[in-house]
Amino acid sequence: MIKPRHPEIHCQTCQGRHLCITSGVDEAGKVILNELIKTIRFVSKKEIVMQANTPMQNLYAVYSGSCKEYWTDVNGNECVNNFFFPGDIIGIESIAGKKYMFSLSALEDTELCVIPMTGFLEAMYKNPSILKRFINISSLKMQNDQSARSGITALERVCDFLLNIISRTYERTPQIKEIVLPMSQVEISDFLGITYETVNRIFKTLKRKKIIKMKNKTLEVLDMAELENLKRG
Amino acid sequence: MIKPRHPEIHCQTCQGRHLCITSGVDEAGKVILNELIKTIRFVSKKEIVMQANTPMQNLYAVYSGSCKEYWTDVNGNECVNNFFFPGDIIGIESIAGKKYMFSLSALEDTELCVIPMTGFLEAMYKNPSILKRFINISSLKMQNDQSARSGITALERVCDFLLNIISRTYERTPQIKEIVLPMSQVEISDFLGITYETVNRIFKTLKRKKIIKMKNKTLEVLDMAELENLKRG
DNA sequence: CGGCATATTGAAAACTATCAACGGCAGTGG
DNA sequence: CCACTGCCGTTGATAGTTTTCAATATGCCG
Repeated sequence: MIKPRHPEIHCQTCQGRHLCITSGVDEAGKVILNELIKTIRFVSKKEIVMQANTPMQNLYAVYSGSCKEYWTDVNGNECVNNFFFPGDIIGIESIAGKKYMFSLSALEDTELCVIPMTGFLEAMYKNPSILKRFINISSLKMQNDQSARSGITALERVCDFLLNIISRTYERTPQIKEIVLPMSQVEISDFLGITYETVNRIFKTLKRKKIIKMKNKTLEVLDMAELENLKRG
Repeated sequence: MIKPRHPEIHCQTCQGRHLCITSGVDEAGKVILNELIKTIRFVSKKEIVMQANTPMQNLYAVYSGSCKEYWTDVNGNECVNNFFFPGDIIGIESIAGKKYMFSLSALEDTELCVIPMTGFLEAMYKNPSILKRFINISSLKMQNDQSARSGITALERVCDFLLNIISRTYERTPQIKEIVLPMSQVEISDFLGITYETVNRIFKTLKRKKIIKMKNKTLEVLDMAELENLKRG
């Protein structure tokens, strides 16, 4: 479902506005972007936003909710590449090939700002501050892709994942203490490349050691220092 | 050691010219880039090109040789992020933070084209075809970072690695059948996040099954289809 | 309430790391 | 030239981790 986007409303209320494409852009650039990004696409929980290998029309920015980026291997296993939260830009890696590299689905009811690709390229040509912002976002994405799954053991990877989620949540909403994880343990395991039983057992261990508290999907970190330690082996 | 770069010589003889920043750039853009990229930095085998967390002055493009990008964790373990070959651009992920995220060293005697960062940003502002090329390179880098290490088991990861090296080599030099791996098995293990003994045993298995032939550092793939199969589990 | 997805747990099998040892090869210095 | 040394590759045995298979809860949604 497509709805009109009112930049004067949406950007101001968006949790992720500091992370998003308009952040740090000059006034002229903001005008250009507001002309360009006119619609919001509403997707229900589990709805598929795009299929891998279909033509790429748009970048998306998460306004509310969350998504998972994934592909299905020849054995039918779902491989999750990334999770996206408000302020995150989706689809940059697909620009070169002009088709989506991955599929995307909503983890919960989600609103996505639609960024038409051709118009966005023109916006970058016209306005250096938009270009600069885009380059920074790309650069940060590369950093994040490297660090989110860098651990070797399953424990390290789970800790990596939690710390990554936590730091990204903190960037959006510094005051939040409890995080509601929108993805299942199966999806976490598909992201980390370990089995969901292992993920579950590691969560159990972390709970037993009072490093985290987790009830259903709600996560609270009790001992951040120890979580960082474990991440490092 | 810094040497002058003669674009009319170097770009024409560079193995990686199809992959590099000038590829597909219009004439005006090539003039701009040739003005900008005036020097080549020569680094000897094992020499360190840059240290992590130092100020970022330049992007680099590999003209000849190869490099590894790495960082050292709190336990002193070397974590390899990437290997770079002719035509590859180094340092994009460091742009946002204005300092190098990782250290870089040469795997063999290597020549790097020096791309001053501030001048390069200006070049993108001035010339849309340079900008477009840079965005495509960034996009491709994100794809590559995702695919090089996506496997779950050690066997899958090693096959991922080999196929990644092979496809990148093929892009530069389609006629080549034998690949000389410039990195040690230890470095491969530091890249894949598994022990070097495991890497060695997997190579042994692949050799025994006649999927690859490997003598010293020289690699030849005998059964590409099976290598692809193993990568997929 | 019933049905289905998700979470939890145990036991055994498979995989990988760790520890230890040895061989080959290249570079170094006597 | 040759012994020496250090790095890299190779291999075996064992310990530790993770997966696999199986079974049982739990929670959510219509």
